[in-house]
Amino acid sequence: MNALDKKIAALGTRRRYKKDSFLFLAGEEARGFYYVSSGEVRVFRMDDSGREVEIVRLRPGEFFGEAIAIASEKFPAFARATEDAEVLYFERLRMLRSIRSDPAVAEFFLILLADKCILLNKRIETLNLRTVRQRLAQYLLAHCAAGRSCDLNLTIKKSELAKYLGTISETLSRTFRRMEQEGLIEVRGRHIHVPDCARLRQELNR
Amino acid sequence: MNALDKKIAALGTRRRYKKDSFLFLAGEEARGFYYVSSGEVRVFRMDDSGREVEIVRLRPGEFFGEAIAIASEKFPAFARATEDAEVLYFERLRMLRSIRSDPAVAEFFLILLADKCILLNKRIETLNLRTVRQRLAQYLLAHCAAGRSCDLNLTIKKSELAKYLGTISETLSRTFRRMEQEGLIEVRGRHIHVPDCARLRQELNR
DNA sequence: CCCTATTTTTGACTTAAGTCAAGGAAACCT
DNA sequence: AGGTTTCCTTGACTTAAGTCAAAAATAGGG
Repeated sequence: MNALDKKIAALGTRRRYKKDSFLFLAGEEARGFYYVSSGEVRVFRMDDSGREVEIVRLRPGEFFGEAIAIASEKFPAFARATEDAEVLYFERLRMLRSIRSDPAVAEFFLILLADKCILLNKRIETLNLRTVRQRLAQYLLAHCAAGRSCDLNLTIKKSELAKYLGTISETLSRTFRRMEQEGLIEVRGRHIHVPDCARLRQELNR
Repeated sequence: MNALDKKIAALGTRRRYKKDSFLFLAGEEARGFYYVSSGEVRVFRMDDSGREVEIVRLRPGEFFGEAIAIASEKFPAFARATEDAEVLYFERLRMLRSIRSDPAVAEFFLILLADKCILLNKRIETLNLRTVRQRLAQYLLAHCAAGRSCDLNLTIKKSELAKYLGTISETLSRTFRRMEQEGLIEVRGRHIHVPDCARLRQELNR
């Protein structure tokens, strides 16, 4: 329950979704938004040829759809449970009323959106880095504790990390390998050791 | 004065910046945020080798720094006037007070941030498109009025458009040329004519 | 209107990264 | 453990896009 205090939680209603069921469809009016309590939700678009293009995966503790609902737009994508999931559903009109009547609620969502903007901005900066190598370095550094060296375990599959970095798994795999050969990192399955964070950071400015 | 109503404007104080003067520096505590009334402001980072890496340019009618100020973080970048500029400055604490006492103010900023999130998300989707060609097609379509064919005038320099699309001017230039040879678009200086929007849209799904 | 400064385009070349196809490794199930 | 599925890695090849250098076009200023 990371960013969610009790007062806010009380404004939502609990909903359960079976694996593969839809929370909403693209084009639907956003009449509310969601908070993931457990399970996982996948947000994706459908391109003209019918392929699903994943936008984001939501894990417990994350809100989604709130920007769309607050701006009163239509959902631009589909949301579907990838496994049995429990969410809190916040009805748009009810939330707008609470926001108007309770400044603490307004502030909560203001900060939620502000944090999201900051995150999205960082994401854009990452994607603007020229090479996959740089984007990967940035990702690793962002997930490292500060320090001379550090260790981390990937929480997502490498193929998902590839998509997140705007590339494909083959290229990611080769990039890992090359960085390992150069002694920048050590990869054992999902565990990655960075012997010298400063050296990795230098990769970012070239 | 697009998104700015009088009530909100009254909460800000007018400030003038000469060309090349700084509005804030990277690392500074965000004690407030800005709205551009006239002129232009450039937001950029400095990489380790001292080169300025532009993040965004703000033109009249745009807010900036509000997410950072509301989340009470430090500015991650520099802001500098590229020409004489007039802005409204909103002091963080004062704004938090108004947000608490006046639901309409809270709602204004909530919607402002929600819109920004939506915009940033679209930006990320654009950057995730594989080729420069696709990103350019997307950009043109986003700036077209709906219709079978359409015309648009670039409001920014081509070299800036290149950076926006995550590439360089040479590549953009070649991409324009190739699309023109294929009859997808016609380019005359900053004016671009799209004879068949649907055909251009097909470029996005490959 | 000419001269200068900036922007844009072009060419030749190099490198990064995607595609396709196949093999190997892990995870999962009963 | 064996079999199946999913995930990851590798190789060979193609294409997109970046770099450097220079010419052409455009925009401004006097």
